[in-house]
Amino acid sequence: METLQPLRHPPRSEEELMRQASRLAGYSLSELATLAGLPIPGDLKRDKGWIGVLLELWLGASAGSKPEQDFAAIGVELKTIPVDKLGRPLETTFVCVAPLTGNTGVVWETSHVRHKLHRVLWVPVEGERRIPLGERRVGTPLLWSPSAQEEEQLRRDWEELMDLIVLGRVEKITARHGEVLQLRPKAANSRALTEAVGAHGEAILTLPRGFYLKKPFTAALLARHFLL
DNA sequence: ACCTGATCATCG
DNA sequence: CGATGATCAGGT
Repeated sequence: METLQPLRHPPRSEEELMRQASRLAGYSLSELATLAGLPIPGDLKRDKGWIGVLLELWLGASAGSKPEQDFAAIGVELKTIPVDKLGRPLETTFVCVAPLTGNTGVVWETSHVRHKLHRVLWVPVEGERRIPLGERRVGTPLLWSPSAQEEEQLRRDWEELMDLIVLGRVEKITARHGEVLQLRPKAANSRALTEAVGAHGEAILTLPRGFYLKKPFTAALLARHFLL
């Protein structure tokens, strides 16, 4: 009697989402891919989003590109996160693209970063490269919202970074800026360009950027979960 | 060993 | 191009 199967519709509640996500814990990616009829790439070099797509499929998120949350009806965003054997993140977490123009008057309260991170379902997945992709296993899911302290850290970093963008200093920003949130390139390659504000208020072309959560931030929120 | 900057696939 | 999904990999 095989009852494990992908959700055929978007989850109608956080409870339904968590019930399904919890059932996936312990399964390998090859098991989930086979049951879902999804081919397994040899590695992630040319399929960097494959694990995310696989989990979207299993959890009933409409895969592909939408500017919405993954589970818009219940206001939840899905993030798969590669972790080592101790559950610590191996990568930073992409949040959203940074707007480089038209930012006069923007505020944290209505920002894309705050909206995206309001409610997140974290699904840890074994990510060490020595483990063959298909043998990597899915971990225990965590439904998270920023604590007051976490939101304050995020807001401070966002405001600092947005100030630099508005003031035409985007090209002075490095990944070292920000305590928990960083700004880094987010593009197909280094030749992709987008419009931004220059040092003298003029329009310039620069690399598209994205907001990412630094590893210590996600490590802390995952650790809190596993220790409780 | 780790982090920052660079990169890969797909879709509308 | 820019949004979605992220990881790669060389330099420090």
